Amino acid sequence: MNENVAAELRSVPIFEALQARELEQVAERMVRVRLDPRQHLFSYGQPADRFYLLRSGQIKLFRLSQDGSEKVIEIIQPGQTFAEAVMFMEQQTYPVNAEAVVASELYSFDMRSFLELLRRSTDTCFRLMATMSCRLRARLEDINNLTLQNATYRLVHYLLQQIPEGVMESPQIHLTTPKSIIAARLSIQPETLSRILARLADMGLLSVKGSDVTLHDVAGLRRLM
Amino acid sequence: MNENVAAELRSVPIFEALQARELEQVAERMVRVRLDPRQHLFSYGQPADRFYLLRSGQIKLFRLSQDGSEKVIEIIQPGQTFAEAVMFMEQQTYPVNAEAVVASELYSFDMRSFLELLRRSTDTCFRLMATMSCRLRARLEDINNLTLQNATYRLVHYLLQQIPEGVMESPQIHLTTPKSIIAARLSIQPETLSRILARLADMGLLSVKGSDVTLHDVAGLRRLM
DNA sequence: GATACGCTTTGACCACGATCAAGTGCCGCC
DNA sequence: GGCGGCACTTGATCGTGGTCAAAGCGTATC
Repeated sequence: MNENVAAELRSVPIFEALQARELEQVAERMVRVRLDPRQHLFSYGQPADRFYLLRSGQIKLFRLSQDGSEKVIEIIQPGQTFAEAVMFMEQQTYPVNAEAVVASELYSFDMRSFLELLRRSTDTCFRLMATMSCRLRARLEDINNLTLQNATYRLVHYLLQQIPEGVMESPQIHLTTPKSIIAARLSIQPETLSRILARLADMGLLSVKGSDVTLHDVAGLRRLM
Repeated sequence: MNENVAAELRSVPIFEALQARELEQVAERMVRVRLDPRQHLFSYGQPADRFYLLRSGQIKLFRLSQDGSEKVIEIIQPGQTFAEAVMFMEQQTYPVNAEAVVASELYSFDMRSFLELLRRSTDTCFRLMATMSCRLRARLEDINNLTLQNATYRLVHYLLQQIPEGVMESPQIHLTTPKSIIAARLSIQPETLSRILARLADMGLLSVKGSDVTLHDVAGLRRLM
């Protein structure tokens, strides 16, 4: 097995605790996947037999309503795994749709053979449970924000999350995701997102130029929430 | 150990796979808890070292916003465990508040000693993961309903879920939970819940008398959704 | 049986964010 | 350079559900 691939897998929590031989086994069976922008990966309700690790790009996980409007549940970033929890669901079908936002590279893993590995590695079980509980908490946070906070709060919250580490003042944020997808993630319409940004700019809290946002008053933004 | 207690624990998925000796160990360390109506069990952000099994009554898990309004995340029913996922979170604090809706009896379990047991029982790990993934999927469903469906949909959905098994027509539903709490669970105001029920009654789909709801037209209700 | 309290209902009004529609700006393309 | 397409912005209007206030109702208490 390639050294780089081994290091790449090891950097992911759920593979961290595997022995070299086991990791090799995983690497042998995994499949490289390349997706074009907007290319579909899997659908809600589809029988699930593989889970994924994103290497580069962005994947949106989303739900559709009858009338076709979509709610983005999560935007997967490189280094994250997704659909692992499906392994343990009674009905093994994907609970969301998955589609590439931009060109993306992934590894896909066979659930059945990974489950066999899991049986022999309690440590990996524990890491997987940590990953799942982290996701569970994130969903609780989402529900909280959706029901107890308004659209402005959610957007400001999102922006503050995007501030690069260690930057103190006037942080520059480059939105790597199209605004329409950010809107769907925050459960607001693109028009509303645009209006809120315009209002925040009017208030002098930030300024927007295309996909670049400069936060002029982080303290003021925090005070809004 | 009491035979009945053993049977009671065994009926819960996460204890189902334990050996007799291990189950005994769990039973020895567990603590019986009795809660009065409205009595508090634990708070959001509080350091967590115990998880729970509800034996009788009802527990609401909820979040509070700054202004004091509350969002009920889940209404725990007898036989359900809760707060088990907290064992695996980085910061071991409860992600929600817990409070008895009515007088309730629970068992409480020490997380640390259960984790030790888990290390030795892969089967139990697997069952725990199944429980967690089930919760995760339920939260996805919630997010879906909150963002893609309106209040009427959510209420009708809730009512249809409450239909007792095997009943074909004009099902009678007795609401075991106060309407104000159902409203908080569905993320609507009590006034709105009342209004929607009145409207559905006007339409001849159901009738309401206190905490008893009779569904006159299940097909019609389904069609609304 | 009278009183009081809490839950629920009803009414009047309001606001946030959605929708529909038109307009602007940006970028690739021939 | 001019054109087409797409993402985003801006404006006008609407509707769902929230808020505030008061009244109705059931039930515990004395």
